[in-house]
Order: sequence, then structure tokens, then C-alpha cells
Amino acid sequence: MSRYNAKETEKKWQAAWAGRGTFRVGEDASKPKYYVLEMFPYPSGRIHMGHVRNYTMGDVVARYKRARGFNVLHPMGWDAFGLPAENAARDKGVHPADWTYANIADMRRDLQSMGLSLDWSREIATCHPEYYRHQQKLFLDLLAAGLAYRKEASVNWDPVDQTVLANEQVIDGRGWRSGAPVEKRKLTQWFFRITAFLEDLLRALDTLDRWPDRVRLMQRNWIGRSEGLQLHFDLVDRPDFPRIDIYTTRPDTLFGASFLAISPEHPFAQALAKENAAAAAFVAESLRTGTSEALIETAEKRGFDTGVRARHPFIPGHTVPVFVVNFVLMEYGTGAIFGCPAHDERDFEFATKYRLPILWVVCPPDEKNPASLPTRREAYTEKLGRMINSGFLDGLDVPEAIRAAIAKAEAMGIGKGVVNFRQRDWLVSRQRYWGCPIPVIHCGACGIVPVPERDMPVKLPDDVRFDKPGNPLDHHPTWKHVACPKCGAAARRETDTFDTFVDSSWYFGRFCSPRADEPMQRAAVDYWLPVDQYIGGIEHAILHLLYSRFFMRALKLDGRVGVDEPFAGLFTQGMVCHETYQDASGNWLMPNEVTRGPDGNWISLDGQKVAAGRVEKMSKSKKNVIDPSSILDQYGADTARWFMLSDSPPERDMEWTTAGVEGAWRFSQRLWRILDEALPALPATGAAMPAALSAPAFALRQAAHRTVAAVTNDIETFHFNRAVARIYELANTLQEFRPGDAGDSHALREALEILVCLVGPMMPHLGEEMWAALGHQTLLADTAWPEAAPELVYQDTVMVAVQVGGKLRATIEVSRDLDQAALEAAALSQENVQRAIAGRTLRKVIVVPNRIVNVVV
RNA sequence: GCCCCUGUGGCGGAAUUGGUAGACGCGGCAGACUCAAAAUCUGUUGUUGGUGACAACGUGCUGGUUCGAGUCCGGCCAGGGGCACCA
Repeated sequence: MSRYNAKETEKKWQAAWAGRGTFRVGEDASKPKYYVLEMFPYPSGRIHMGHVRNYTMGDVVARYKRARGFNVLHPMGWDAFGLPAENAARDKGVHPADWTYANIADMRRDLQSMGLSLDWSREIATCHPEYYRHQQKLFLDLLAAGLAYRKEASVNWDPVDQTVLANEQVIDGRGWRSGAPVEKRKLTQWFFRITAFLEDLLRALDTLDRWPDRVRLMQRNWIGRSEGLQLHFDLVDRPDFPRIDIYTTRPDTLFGASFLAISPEHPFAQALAKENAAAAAFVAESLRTGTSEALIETAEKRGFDTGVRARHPFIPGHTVPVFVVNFVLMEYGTGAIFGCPAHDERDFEFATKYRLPILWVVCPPDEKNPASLPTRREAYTEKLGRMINSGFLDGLDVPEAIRAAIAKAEAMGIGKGVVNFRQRDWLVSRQRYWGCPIPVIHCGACGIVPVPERDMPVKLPDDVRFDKPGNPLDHHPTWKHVACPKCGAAARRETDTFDTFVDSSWYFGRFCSPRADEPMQRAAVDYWLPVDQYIGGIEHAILHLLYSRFFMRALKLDGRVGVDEPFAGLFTQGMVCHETYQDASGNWLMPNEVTRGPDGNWISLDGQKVAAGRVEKMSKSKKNVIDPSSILDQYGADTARWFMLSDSPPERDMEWTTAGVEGAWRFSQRLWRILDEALPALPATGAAMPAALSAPAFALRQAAHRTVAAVTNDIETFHFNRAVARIYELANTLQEFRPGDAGDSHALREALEILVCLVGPMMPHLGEEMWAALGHQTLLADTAWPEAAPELVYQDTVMVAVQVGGKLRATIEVSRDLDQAALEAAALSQENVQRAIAGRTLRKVIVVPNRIVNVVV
């Protein structure tokens, strides 16, 4: 009996696919296209198990669709700009480019050893000028279209590293690298006008029916659309500041207003601070604590009574006090609100503290006695009930009152109904070297001047130093000094680079024509886009996926693409987890640093007691990491792939276990053995199936064809774990099958070939080897997916459960679609059923054809 | 605080529209082969009672709808995730 040698065999077939260019594709109008994409990796140097899971799933889909006759685009590239390269430069003295390209080479080798059906001729790296020069071109388009602009904004500033930080790089108010407390700074930065598309980005979420609901919901919440009223309150005796604009989503509660609250950053607060020392002190203190995200949670709601009063817009002669408060954000709405304590929790807290009136204007539906409302100890915030104490709104329900209040404010000319969003424009500039240069020049006379075509691309200089904190491009002695392209005067080159999320917002488009002299060839993107199936982690649910959706819309305006949505189908995979281990002193241990002791408990290699902890996401800090290359080396790619697909549903987190890998490895060996033992008995390839078959042979054919139907459905619906279980069942059936006559061996060959075809997308190397052993000259990768014959999938008998009083008492096998009377008679004739109903009266019998008979007693 | 998801044997998980709970795998137990081990194969494996046929119980807890509920509805509990002064 020969053994399957995964290591050598896998290399052989990888070479065969590469040599024949099996997975190279081009546009082909005669075939339906299918674009499969997994989120491209950051080239950290090694692949991790998350990559293995991600790319295995994508490869199953790609190979399956290919077998179904689709022209499949399945490319790979590198999200290659980013901070780790600069950190490596700082810490190890290597150039970011050298470090990155070396990592790419290592990771490419790892990925290639997985046997993925990738078109490597389309490989791209975002850090290569051949990629980022096109990005610069796209940026200038956005600039010309008014979708990119510069403005002063409050941003996270790391005072030690002297750079802007993204929100996710701020941990507990400190810079993630330097550990220094992050400051809010007003800086002039580059933004993309994502807010121009918010309505559409929100509405179109409903069309993305092959996206997880969860992701769509997260995007919806992130965009945060709200409808409300913007209106102004006139101030009493402030000719310098006659009115304050507020925004509210609850204009129905205006009659419950007992104060106005404005942000410390509001112009009126700033004006007051200039004339009043107490106001200045309050504003200064609020800005200090109020801007640190971590403190906001615990910060007490505080206010400063300005002494100024504002006229109520609907109640003549009535005024309310104006407070500067530490809990109103300048960035949202108008930076000012009206406080209605009775119907807002935060306002209730504030009013209680500062002894302001609490006026009840919405009567909850279950409240019989509105007069008792003032005795309540908390705000009523539901939008349910009828208006009271509210003048012209009295008697209306909340939605009616909202509409009526907006209409009235508009009629009075003091306000208008508006829509507000939580989402702001996208800050894309970073004070970093290892990113795509922003191709503009700042001229004292001409302002912002795009770099002209003849000087494009703006390449990163190679000779940079990382010995000083801050942006190496800014420290470079010559790079930023240029002549203005317009007037020729001395000017300054932009030294900021793009956020790496810009790079990943259009790479899927570049894959369609990766060597084109323009960012995207229109014919190529028209053929391939949108991506039919995108696969990646849930951690990108908002940022990357929202930015990409924005980018497509911007590019469409420019006529570079014809679609709005980049990803027609999205699948978010779960994480790969592993048990954690700690020694007696609390140090984390790697999985290969522990072993089972004589009593079955974990011990370290030197015999010390080890505590096994929770199963958690593989991470360097917990050391619960398995290196994929050691698994690929020891067991081969097919085993790793099979294990990744087994057991756990793909969207859920999975636990990596040694037992699981060994189980997968044993199965690959078992498949080979089943084939090896069957081979001598098999008829030649392509021999015709005899018309008459023995009962076991017919049953085998049925099992095989039913497996095809089930596995096909499971792959289509991303239920890889179910497909794996079905394949195990077929393998078990095959293993038990002993061919008798010649017809039996025909059925055996057919079932074996089906098994190999079904296994192919998951264990492609073993699949090819088995396919060749079956006598085929062609590649399994070029073989069509098997068709399930309807007459073999059809069940002519069914198992029907018989219940008495809802409890199972028997199962009977009857012919399919047996009529109800006969089914009932068959059920009642069962001995066990008779025993169960003996001495009881039959009330009725429920008969569900092909499923169940329930005798009600 | 608000929103969302999840909860099934020792473990990962199956279970079409409400219709036989536990497919398949891992692990365990018993056996075969072997001088022995590895590998492989066979049987068995939700809990309890019974030699057995069988019976009772069983899908986080609790109440309901139904001939019938893991699945539907109400109220809880636990774990995970997202958002969080958003007016």
C-alpha cells in the first residue's frame, strides 16, 4: 500500500499549475465572469493563521466557480505602506522599502505553498511607484472635482513622535508608540469629502443583499443619519450676538425648554471668554478635560451660567438661561442645543444639578394622571404619547408634533427641517514617510498647485533618515524645496502622505488591469467589477468597506468606473483562536512550550505546572500563536486547508487544536487509501455505466449524487463545515463498499471521481494526485464540477416518524407520497404504537405526508 | 446607557417552511491485528433506570402559542461585539 506524500506531491502540482498558467485569466466575453477577492495582506513578514483561513475560503470559492464554468479572477497583492516599516527602520536601521520587499518575498513564498488558485501575474504592491503613481492621479481628479480639500481641524497629535495619529492609534488617551498623552491640535489637514455621498451610501446599503446584516447595520449606525429642526433663539440684549442656532431631533418638546447649552468651542462662548474671566476659566478647563475621549465617559456634566437669556421662539415674553456646558460637541449640529429636562436623561441630570425647571410636555400613553408627572424622578424619552402644556401642539402625538413644530418654525422664518450625520469627512493626511506622497505644491502666491503631469509621479526619496522624531520627508534637506509650477517662485512640496486606507480603497479596481498605463482600464473594470465575492475580517466592517464604497462613487463621477458598489457579495470570517497557557509566575507560554504531563494536565517542557486559560484570538501578547509555515511544512497545505474548513462555521471564531489538525491529516491519508485499494478493480476512464446495477451499486450511485447536490448547495451558501461533513459521509460509504460484479466497479469509479471532484476545491493537491491516479491526463483544476442526476437524488422511499401524544414511538419506511389513509394505517399498525395507545381514546391523527404521523390521545 | 449577535453531549458543531434533537468530526471506552508499539480496522459513546425490549428526562432559565417548539411569541440570565455626551 502506498502512502500519500503530501510534501512532494504538493510541490509537484503547484509547479504544474504555474507551468501551464492554469489560473491566468483575461477578459472573455464568452464566459460569465466571477471576481473572488480576499482582503490583501499587510506584508509583516509571515503569514498567520487568519490569512490561512481567509485565503482557504476564497480559494474554495474560486476553484468551485471555475469548475462551474466561470471565468474567475482571483488576484493577490500587498497593502504595503504603513507604520511598521518605519518602526523597523528606526529600530533595526533597515530601509522601509528593503524591509517591505523582503517581507513580500517571504510571504509570497508562504502563500504559494498553500496552493492557492491565484493569478500571480496580476500581483501588485501599493508601495510601488507603479501603483501609487495612479493613486496620485486619482487624487488630482478628486481635487479638481472638489472631493479633496484642506481644512483646519481638531486632530490627535502625538507630541513625542510629532505626528497626527488616527483615532485607532490612540489608546487610553496616549500615543500607541510613544506612550505620551495625545493632544487635540488644530491643524490644517487633507480631507476627502465622503459627506457628499452619505445619503447614497446609506440608502444603497439596502441593495447589498449579499452583505451580512451585521455589517450593514454597523455602517448605518456609523453614518448616523438624523432628521431634525435647526432653529434660532434670539438673545436678550446682545446686539453683538443677536441669536444662537440650535439643532434638535425633538422639536416636539420645545415647550419643555428650560435652558440653552452651548459648546465651549462655540463662537459665543469664545466671545464671552474674552469679556469675562470666570467664563474664560470654565471654557479653558472644559477644553482640557472635555476633549480627552477617555475622560468623557466619567466626566461630570458641568455648566457655566452666562447670565444671558434667550427668547423662547414659541412663547412670547418667555426667556431661558444660556449655559456654556462641557458636554456639547462643536462638531455635531450647530454646537448648541436647547435643554428639555423632562424628556432627555442628560438634560434631566443637568437641570437637577443646577435647579432648573423641569417641564413635562409629553404624556406617556399609560399615564392616567398627567398632574403626577412632576413627581417622576427620571426623564421620559420615548417618542410615544400625547403633547400637553404645549400651546398649538397640545393633543398631538409625538410624530405629529415633530412635523407641526418644524412647519411652524419654517412658517415663522426662524428655522428649517434639516438632516444631520454623525459621519465626518475622512482625514487622509499623515505626517509619515512610508506612504503615498500627496502630489501638490504649496506656493505663497498661487496657493495649492497640483503637481503637473510632466512631473508625475511624485516619488518618495530614498535617502531618508529616521534619527529624529517626526516626518522624515519634512526633515529631508532638499526634497520639499521646489519651484512653483505656475509662477516659478520658490515653493514647498506637500510632505504629508496618504493614510494607507486610501491605498486599499481602489486596489480591487487596479487588479482588473494591473499593468495599464492608467489607474484602471475602463473595459477591464467594466468586465470584472464589482467584486462578486469579497472575504475578510469583521474588523474592517466600517472603515475600509465604507471608504471603498465612497471611492467607487467618486471614481464613477469621473467616468473611471461604471458601478457604485465595489463588493456585490461580502463574507466576514471569524477569527482563529487557541488555548492560552501561563506558568506559575504568570508568564505566557507558547503552545509548543507546553506538553501533557503523566496525569494529562499541561506542564512546561521542564516539568513545571502550567495553567491552561481561555481560548482567545491568536496574539503575540498571549503567545498562543501557531506558525502556519510549521504546519504547512509538517502536514502540508491540504491538511491545513481541510482543518480550516472543518467543524466551525466560517463566520464564527474557530479553535485551532493539534487533535483537529491530526484528524484532517488522517482523513487525507484515508482518502488516498480508499482510492489505492479500489484502483485494481476499476474499469477504464470513460467506460459506460451498465444499464442494470446491483442494489448496493445503485445505492452507492445515489449516495454519490446526493452528496454532489448537498455539497454544491453548501459551498454556494458558505457552509463549508457542512460540505466537509457530507464528504466524510461519502468517504465512509465508499470505504464500506465492496464491489462484486463489473457493474459495481463502474459505480465505484463514478463515486470515486465524484468524491475527488468535491474534495478538489478544498484539498487541491490531493485532488490532482487522485485524479491522475484514476487515469486522467487532464488537470482536476480544468475539470467541470459534477452534475447531480435528479433521478438519483430523488428518494423513492422516506422515513416517517410516528408519534403518540407528541412522543416518538416508531419510525416506518414507506414509499414517497404515500396517501394519507395508507400512511395512517401503516403508522397505527406498528406494535409499539399500538402499545402506547392501548386503553386510550384516539382523539385525532395528524398526518404530514413524507414526514410525520402524530396520534393524539 | 443604547443597538446587535450568540447560548444544543466531554469538545467543535448538524438539524429545509415548526415535524425523528445530537449528522459529521474530535475525544473517551472496549476489542482485532502486533512479541510490543505506532498506524489501521471493528464496535460503542446525551443523562438516568433496566440483562433486555423499552421507559423517563434532555437544546441557558421561565412562561405562552401548537397535535407537535432547538426553531415562533413574552419575561429573565450569561457570554461576545458595535456605538457612546450625536442633541
